[in-house]
Amino acid sequence: MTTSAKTSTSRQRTSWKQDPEAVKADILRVARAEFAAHGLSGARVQDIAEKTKTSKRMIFYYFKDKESLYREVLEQAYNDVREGEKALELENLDPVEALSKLVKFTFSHHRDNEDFIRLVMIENIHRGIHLTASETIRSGNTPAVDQLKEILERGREMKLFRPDIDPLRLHWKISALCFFNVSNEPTFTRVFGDEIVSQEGQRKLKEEIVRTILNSVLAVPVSGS
Amino acid sequence: MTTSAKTSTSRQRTSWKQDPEAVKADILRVARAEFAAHGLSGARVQDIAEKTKTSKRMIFYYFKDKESLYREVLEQAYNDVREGEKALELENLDPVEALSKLVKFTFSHHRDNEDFIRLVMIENIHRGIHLTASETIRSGNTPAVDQLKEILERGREMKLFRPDIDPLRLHWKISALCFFNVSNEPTFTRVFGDEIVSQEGQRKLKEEIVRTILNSVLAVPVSGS
Amino acid sequence: MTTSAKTSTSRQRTSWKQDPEAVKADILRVARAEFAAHGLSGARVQDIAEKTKTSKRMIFYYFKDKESLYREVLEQAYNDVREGEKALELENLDPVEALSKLVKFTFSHHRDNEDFIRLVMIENIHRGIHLTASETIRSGNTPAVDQLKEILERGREMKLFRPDIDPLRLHWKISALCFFNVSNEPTFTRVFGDEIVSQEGQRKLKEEIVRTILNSVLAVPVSGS
Amino acid sequence: MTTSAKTSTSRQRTSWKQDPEAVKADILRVARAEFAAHGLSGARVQDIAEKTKTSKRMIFYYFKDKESLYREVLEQAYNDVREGEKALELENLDPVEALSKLVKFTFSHHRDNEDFIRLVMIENIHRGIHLTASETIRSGNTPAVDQLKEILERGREMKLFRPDIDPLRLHWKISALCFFNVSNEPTFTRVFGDEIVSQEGQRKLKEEIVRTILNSVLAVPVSGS
DNA sequence: AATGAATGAGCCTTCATTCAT
DNA sequence: GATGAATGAAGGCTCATTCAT
Repeated sequence: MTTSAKTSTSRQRTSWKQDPEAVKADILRVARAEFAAHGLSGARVQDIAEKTKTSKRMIFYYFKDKESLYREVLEQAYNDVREGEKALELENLDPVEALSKLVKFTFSHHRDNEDFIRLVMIENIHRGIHLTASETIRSGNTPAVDQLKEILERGREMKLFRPDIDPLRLHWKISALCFFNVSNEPTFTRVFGDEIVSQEGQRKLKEEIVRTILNSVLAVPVSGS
Repeated sequence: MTTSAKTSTSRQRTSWKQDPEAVKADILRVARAEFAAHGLSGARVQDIAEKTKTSKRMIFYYFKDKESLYREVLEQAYNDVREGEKALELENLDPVEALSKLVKFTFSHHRDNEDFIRLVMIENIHRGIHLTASETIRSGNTPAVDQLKEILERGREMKLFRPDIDPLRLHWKISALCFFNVSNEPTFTRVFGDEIVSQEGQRKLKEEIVRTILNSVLAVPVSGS
Repeated sequence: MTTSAKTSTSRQRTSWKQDPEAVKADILRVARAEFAAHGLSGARVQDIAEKTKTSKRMIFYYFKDKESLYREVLEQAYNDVREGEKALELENLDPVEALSKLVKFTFSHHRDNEDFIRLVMIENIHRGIHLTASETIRSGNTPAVDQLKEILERGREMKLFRPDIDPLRLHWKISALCFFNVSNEPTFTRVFGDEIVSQEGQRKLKEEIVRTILNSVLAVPVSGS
Repeated sequence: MTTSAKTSTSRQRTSWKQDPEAVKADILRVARAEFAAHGLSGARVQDIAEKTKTSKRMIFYYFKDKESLYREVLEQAYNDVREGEKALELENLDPVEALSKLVKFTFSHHRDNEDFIRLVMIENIHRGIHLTASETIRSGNTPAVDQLKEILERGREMKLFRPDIDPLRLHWKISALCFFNVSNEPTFTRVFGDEIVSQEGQRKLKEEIVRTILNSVLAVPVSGS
């Protein structure tokens, strides 16, 4: 887990001590899971502490209080997602493929990061008040929107895409479909069964979302979405 | 301490008493607002009681415990929404107009029933476990899907719509876009500003969603969504 | 302790229950001693609870929080002292004797109510902020000042007292000497020994204070203080 | 994370370091204010540290624990006040003027050293147990009493003062009046208004206290106090 | 001589819930 | 049917202090 250096330190037990960053990271990791699982008020500091390599006391030592810890968890979650988006390499693909890949990535990325989705849901329940402070999050300059803008420009120049597409609104639409797929799965499944949540259902849904988005931007839409 | 002069006014004061249904309805009304505002664990029985015409004790008397109250609130919320959907009269409209109207209605209906949206979010946070019990909710026979099915059939017969559209998946897509619009407004606005949430932004968004949905089903799609 | 009525109640254990006033009075009694002994921040709710017939939980049930409990203790202490002052009957004494008796009473009353003195000291450490709320306390119409005013008027009419004595300032002087005697006994004794705090020392001190006060008001002062 | 560029500025930054006495004095200065403001249990080591040029850790390093720090603060406060009293030069004044000046000085000195007054109050709340250790404080040979003794002797020789005046008891009376004026100002003001605490009220009070004290000792008392 | 990191013990308070009639 | 009084269990958080170098 932690870097092994600290050669001179004799005792094993204290290997992770004296390394505040490691302790903080450990707490954040556990806290993210707990907050995602139970919400801000539902999560228990005690429970977080018990799943940590340190004590409840340390949580307050490093993060001041429960709410601040939650804030940092949220911020870190947002940043992690953005880092993930950056890794996509779309520059060498033609616009249609690039957009297609971006949508598929978003779909799968959301699917694979349920904790992030849940944290965002929870934060929306709190009306987003804990997002206020973080300047990096609020900038609006997300990799996803930047990439979309670039793809749309290239597509427009090649006369493939309509010229009046707003990158932010397109991002909104992609997000809505990919986010809802994860966020509302529990209730949707209870009410309508698992047709959509099944493996085959998800495969079809992903394709359908790609088609829907493509049709939104194509100068000459194709049938079927 | 305890004034005894209660005899003459007892009738007046207790007019709403002796009417268990009225008391329960009052509690449910307040509880719905509180649960929608703060979630299941975030809501306080105390706070609910204080906004009620009766006492905290009565909440437990009528609803057993907090979770059961939440369950009833949730069930009632679902039922109310379905009642709202039933009121739509789409039979006399041609398929395209009927679908268009249905989407617009869903968009506005969600917008106007934020508490319901929030309750569904909250329930999804809880992985939908409180929806298990209610048989009426789980039937899957929602007015919305029934209406969609009817519209799609008519449209297919008139060769307007593609023949392979699944009503449930279409419902899913409409829901996703209209639900996300309300559920994620707080965080989306914090990150990207109020371009979409503004009055003009919402008007355009509604039109765009209608076009997106129509293009999904039209045999001959039109450009622009 | 509590009134024995409640004949129909079978169990002895619950005799004091169902009598909120008795429970509150019990808590107040214990809390007064604890706050007087350790101050507001120094007193422990736990300790108060343990010396009570009820539990820690009940303290918050009846008094909301520690500070409110302290406030009520303080208020009650002030009221109790005023009740004690009222009991004095000075109307039938000639002015000099009345004043003399009042001073002696104040001296002894303070001596015998160290807890009250300590509470006032503690409240002064807090700059009196907890006295703000109570209207009865702040009225300024204390029995002591009222009685002084009456005595001074009688004495002036009989040409015994100087005509320019302000009752409030006289009250201030009496208070200062009698209060300080109790409040500063610990440090004064540590520094200067127990000459003054001894039984004989206190007897002489009381006489001296009486003479000092009398000389303050007499038209023709006597030698010796 | 940990910048290493410390070499060039290390001398500058640590100018006050390496000087234990300066650090201790700094801590004592801050601690006195905090203890005076909030009492022994009410003061926070954390708060003291934050207003200091050094860290919380150093407080324990130099003073062992909170209580010992308080003890040193208390002792220093007593010594400071005595130093102040020494500065008075009363030898060249006639007894009446000397005594008058001493009282006026005490009145003003107490007024101007509220922190000292509050520390003494606090220590009295603690029943003076922290004064035990300090031998210098307990000697009883305070400048104030010494000066009083000298003045009384001169006054007695000149037949101005009564021969039976005990310097300690006189000191007690002066202290009581001047101390109470500061110590009980908050509660007295809340109850009786600011008649006495006002600037004019204080001026009159000082005069009255001087007269009261003089009348205590004069062989031929004058009317009016 | 000096200090950053860590902490056990205990604090006040709140929670949903039950007791007892 | 209805309710005022009471509460066990746990909650988040803070305190002065020590560990380890």
